[in-house]
Amino acid sequence: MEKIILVDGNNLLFRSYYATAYNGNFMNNSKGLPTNALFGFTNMMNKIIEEEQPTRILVAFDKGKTFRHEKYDFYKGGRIEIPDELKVQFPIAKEMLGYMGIKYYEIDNYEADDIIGTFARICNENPDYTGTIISSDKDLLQLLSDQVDIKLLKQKDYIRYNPESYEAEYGIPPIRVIDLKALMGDASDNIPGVKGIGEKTALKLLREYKTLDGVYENIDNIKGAIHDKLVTGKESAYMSYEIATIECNVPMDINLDDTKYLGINEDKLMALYEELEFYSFIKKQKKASNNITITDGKIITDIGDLDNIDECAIYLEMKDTNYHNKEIMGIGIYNEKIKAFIPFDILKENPLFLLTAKKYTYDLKKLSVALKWHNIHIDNVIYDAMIAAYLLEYNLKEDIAYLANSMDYNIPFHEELYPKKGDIDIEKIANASISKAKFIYDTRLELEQKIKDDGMEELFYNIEMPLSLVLANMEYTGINVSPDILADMGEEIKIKLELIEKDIYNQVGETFNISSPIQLSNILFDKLGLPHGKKGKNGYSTAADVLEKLKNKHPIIPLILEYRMLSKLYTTYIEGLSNCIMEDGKIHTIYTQTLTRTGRLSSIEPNLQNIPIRHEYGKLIRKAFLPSPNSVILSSDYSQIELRILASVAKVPALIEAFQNDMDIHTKTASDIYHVEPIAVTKEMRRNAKAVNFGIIYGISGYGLSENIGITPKEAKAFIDDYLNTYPGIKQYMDNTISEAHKLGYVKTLLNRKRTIPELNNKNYMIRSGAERMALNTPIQGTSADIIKKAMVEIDRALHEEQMEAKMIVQVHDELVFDCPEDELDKLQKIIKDIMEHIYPLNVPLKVDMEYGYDWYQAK
DNA sequence: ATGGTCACG
DNA sequence: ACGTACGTGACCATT
Repeated sequence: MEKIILVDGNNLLFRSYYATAYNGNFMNNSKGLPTNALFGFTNMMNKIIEEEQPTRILVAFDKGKTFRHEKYDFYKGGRIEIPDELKVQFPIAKEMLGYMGIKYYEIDNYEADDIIGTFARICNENPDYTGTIISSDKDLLQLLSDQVDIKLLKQKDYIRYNPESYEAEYGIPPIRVIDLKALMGDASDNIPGVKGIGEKTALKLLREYKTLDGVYENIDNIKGAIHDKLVTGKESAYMSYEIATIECNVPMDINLDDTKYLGINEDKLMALYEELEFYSFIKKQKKASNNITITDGKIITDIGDLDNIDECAIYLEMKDTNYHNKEIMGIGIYNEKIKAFIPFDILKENPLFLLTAKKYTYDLKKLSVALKWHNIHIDNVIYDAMIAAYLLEYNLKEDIAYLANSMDYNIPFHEELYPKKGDIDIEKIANASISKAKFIYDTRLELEQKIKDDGMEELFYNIEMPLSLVLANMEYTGINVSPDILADMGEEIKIKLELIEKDIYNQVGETFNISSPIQLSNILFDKLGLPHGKKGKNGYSTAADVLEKLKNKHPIIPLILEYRMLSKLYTTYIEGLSNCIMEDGKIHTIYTQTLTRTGRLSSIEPNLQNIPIRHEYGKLIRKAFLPSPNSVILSSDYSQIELRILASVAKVPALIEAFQNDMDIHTKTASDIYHVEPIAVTKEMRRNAKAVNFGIIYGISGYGLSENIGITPKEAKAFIDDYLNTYPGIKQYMDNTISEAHKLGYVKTLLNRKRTIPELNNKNYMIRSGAERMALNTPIQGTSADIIKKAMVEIDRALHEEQMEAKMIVQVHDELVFDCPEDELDKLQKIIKDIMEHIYPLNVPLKVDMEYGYDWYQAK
């Protein structure tokens, strides 16, 4: 069964012309050519192709000044002349159809209706064909049959009619549309009908007497005014009948075979769109053409086809977002010659090209780790679109489709390819995968150019790109975690929790959910009437710093603080980490390389960057993190790297000197601010100085500092002023950074990592100040990130060069953790200390502290 | 899905 | 007069 789409071209052009012409919205291109009818016409044709997916389609036009009913002079004469602004658009519409691969037809002395009618008849006579007519002209409803239906266009959408639905709605069969028009007429088509008879009356008559002849045969049974009108208008009625009847035997010189839909000629069509200035269609067409589908090449089944590829873009297709030890669907490949999808079971037979060909991809780390779990290695990937887009501050989501679709692509999203309900469609996934590879391939040069323009080549090619493979190794290597040690600690915590819980309930006199901030605040502030803190969107805050101030007001406060700490330990660290231990007894985190606005990494599933350390009890969790046999955990962390960077970039002589002499920087600061000898600095003074040092890095504010160290904002402000007077270089650095940031709209790290901060111009003081703090903090935090990343790449290279067994396994912003065979310990310490301290020369020395032990607890 | 809370640097 | 420290992720309760 084959379907043909029959489009009433005249109708489409007329209606889109008048749709905009009447309300004065004439649309012209810059050369003055009217394009309003063409715009609507183009829209409709695209919609038809999209919705109907036709294999055969024909657009019919009227031709010539004489029409089929020329014997009726009034008809010919009454026909409204086509306005010139519309007339000029007809030949362009026909030209466009040619580029769209759509056949159109017109023939002297006939209207579009007749051509459509003739094809409708051909469909009816041929059991292998059905037809769908597209028009807003109700006249065409007379052509409805079992094999021909109509999409009757309405203002916004359309109604689809078949004979049954038509008759159900109007109460007469479709063929009686002719009789209906004969009676009621049609102003727009200049069909007079019977004067004074409208649709309602005509339908009523036809329901009763079936046909026009039937009406007049029964004329004596019809009474009153209608009778008189019918008698008077009889001649007009029969004449109208003839006019309304569509000719279904046009002597055409084309047939069904000539109506094949050929598909677009993209170059020509785009050129025409360009001329018409149809930019939205250009954009849409680009998106469509960027969607590659496997047509005849199909899915690759012979890996040998890939051996001769010398460069291509690849995209790894996977259902799970956590890629550790998970199923791989396959790989999409794209270059000018090859557009293909290799299912994974084919790929793993002979993955040679993964090593040899020059490749571009999106998320190299994921690609590398996912393949490692299947014992496949990849090399020669010289461009990662995800990292490039990250450095260029494109909006990134995990799914490449977000990025691609924000440009000229239209790729199905992950949830569409892998629906939660129902089966996956492997061909759909394959097509999407190739489109993704195409996106990577097409946009590479543009993104690389931007990287160059922003001075980020060193950062991209020598740091972030190689780092992704270093991180891949760290993730894949993982870290041994003992479930037994966690479980033992868990038992202990559980017992403590139960005791505290009972104690709290006893003292309060009722049970409630201590973990619910709402219920807890009701107990504390309503029932017990404790003084509430000021915070609160949904009630008063029960956060630790608020409770800390109430510690002496009620005996349950310390209990609640302890309960909070223990339940945090239990749920997040005991249970959470236990659930993350894989069959190999290890935890394999995923480092997010393209997330933070400062350039830091983040770590997820689980987060290995926030394992407890500040409180002694929580720190015991680290006893569960173990080295390999005959090895130790070695931790190496930068000492005060952010303050060193600040001292260096702000060129503060006193601080530079302090770091050169390896002084305790907080004591030094306290000594300077309080004007006392370092030896006379009290713990309290040092604590305050430390808070100010941190405050400076965070983009200090008096209020923030006052909250942090428990003084009034006024005192805090004076304190900060003292600090800035002591170190005028810092003040100058801060002022310079902020004014530069306002001027440029962004800030940069030492290695040219860029962060755009649009809120710098916000009228809201709070938002603008927030932006200024970001501007102050980002160069420092970001430079620190740059430096440790560079060190990681270098350390990885050195470990390979020295053929060491030791492995880098964890990064915690300013700390690197290694799993190191005991007999390599000395050598490893020398290597990493040397690299970390000398990787990026500043105006101050960088210093690392190292510790090691038989678990991560001992190594800190 | 969102906010509150708390773990880390 | 405004009202917050910078950067993250996980879990819980609540909607």
